[in-house]
Amino acid sequence: MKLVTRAVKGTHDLFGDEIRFQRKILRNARQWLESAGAFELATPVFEFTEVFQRGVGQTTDIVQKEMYTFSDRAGRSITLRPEGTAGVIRAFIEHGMKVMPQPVRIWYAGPMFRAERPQKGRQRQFHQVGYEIIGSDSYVADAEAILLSYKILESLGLRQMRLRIGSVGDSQDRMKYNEYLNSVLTPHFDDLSTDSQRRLVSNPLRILDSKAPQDIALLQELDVKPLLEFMGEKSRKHFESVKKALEDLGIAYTIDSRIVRGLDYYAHTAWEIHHELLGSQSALGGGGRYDTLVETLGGAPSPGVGWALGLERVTLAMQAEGLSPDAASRPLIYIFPLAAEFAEKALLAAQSFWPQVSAQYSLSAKKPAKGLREAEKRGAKYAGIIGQDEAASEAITIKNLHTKEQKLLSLKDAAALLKGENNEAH
RNA sequence: GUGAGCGUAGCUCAGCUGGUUAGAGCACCGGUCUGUGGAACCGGGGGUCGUGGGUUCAAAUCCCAUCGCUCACCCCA
Repeated sequence: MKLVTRAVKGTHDLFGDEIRFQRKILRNARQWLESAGAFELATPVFEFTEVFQRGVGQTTDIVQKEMYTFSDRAGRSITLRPEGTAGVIRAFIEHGMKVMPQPVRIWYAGPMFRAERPQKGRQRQFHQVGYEIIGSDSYVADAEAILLSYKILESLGLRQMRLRIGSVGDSQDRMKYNEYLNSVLTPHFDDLSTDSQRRLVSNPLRILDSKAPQDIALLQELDVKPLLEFMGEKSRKHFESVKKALEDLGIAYTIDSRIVRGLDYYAHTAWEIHHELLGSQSALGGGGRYDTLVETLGGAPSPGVGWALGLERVTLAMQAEGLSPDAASRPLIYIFPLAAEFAEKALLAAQSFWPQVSAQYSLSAKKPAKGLREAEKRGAKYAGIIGQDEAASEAITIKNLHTKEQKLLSLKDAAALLKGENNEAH
């Protein structure tokens, strides 16, 4: 296909079922999140690169190799957002949201960009809906965040999900743990995969997440203990409290001691929600607590917790479970002229029904049989016919396609009839 | 970024031991059928066979490259 008639690799156009799935997900998310007190925040899709370098973390895969970064005309480094939290926190600081009643609950939705190799459930431009609770370090906030993401997915009809939860402790815990990993793994440096050799220097925690057989074998052989066993009193208590809260709320989970987030800002609770019917890209969403992110970006310290759901992933999960998207909109009435000279009258009729009534009309002349067939095909309940008689008297013949009854009405009476019916499903 | 598989009409696919003008179903448009439909039948538009190069008298078919998609690695949404 020609270059100009092809979307860029890893991007695609959303329409039909696909966009109606996304619309349904967003509609449910919005209802749940706003009922819980969140307001919507739309941040720009690009930010100064530093927002992500500092916010997401210099050593992360996202920052090191997945960002779309370019210079603007003034030579400043700009990056297309690879995730939503850093921008939300930047806005939180910029607009002094710490003076709002705390904690502040924010939800957002929109496209994100990562230069990864595309595969099913992983695009270079993808879409997320996310939620942040900023200004509370309570374990209850963690539970609320998890609960809401779970409820949103459940309300869509999804059942085959698994919540995996873990804790990455606080910075002190991780420092101690990194020392431990270094002491245990350095003697076996040569046995690690090359990726993990690099990680041992930059970010030892990530070695636990490795799927390289040699790494898995080595970790097992050395009986490497999980971070959970190195957590201090405070971290352990927070984690236990979150788990207890989930049990009280009736949310099943499995503990994943290996969970390591790809974003540096996380502390304490971290989780992912996976779907059993998806392939290797099975995480519908993930989130965690970030207690130092606000100050890292230059604000007064404020703890937070948040998550994001991937709209494409959730769509795949819904399709895998046989769930439906929002219905395509159908006209209540389809109007057609019997001769080309009456097409303008058809528009006149349609606009007298808009916007309360969904009315489509034909721009070209249709014989009655043809017009009725088209009305039926479009899923209309009524057909509107405009011929010589109707055009002369500002009227329209309305035919109910189910009962086959029809009557000649003035446009005004027709509008009243249709608007009265509009609330009923057809 | 690494490895493997696959690219023919808007969609699903046939054609591939090279051989007239590249096909089917669905969809779309029109007709049979000029004031009353859902059927049936008939017809039409739409393709540089992903792209570029090579081999050959001849390439959708064989070879190479490239782009894209898919799956896995990786990473996570």
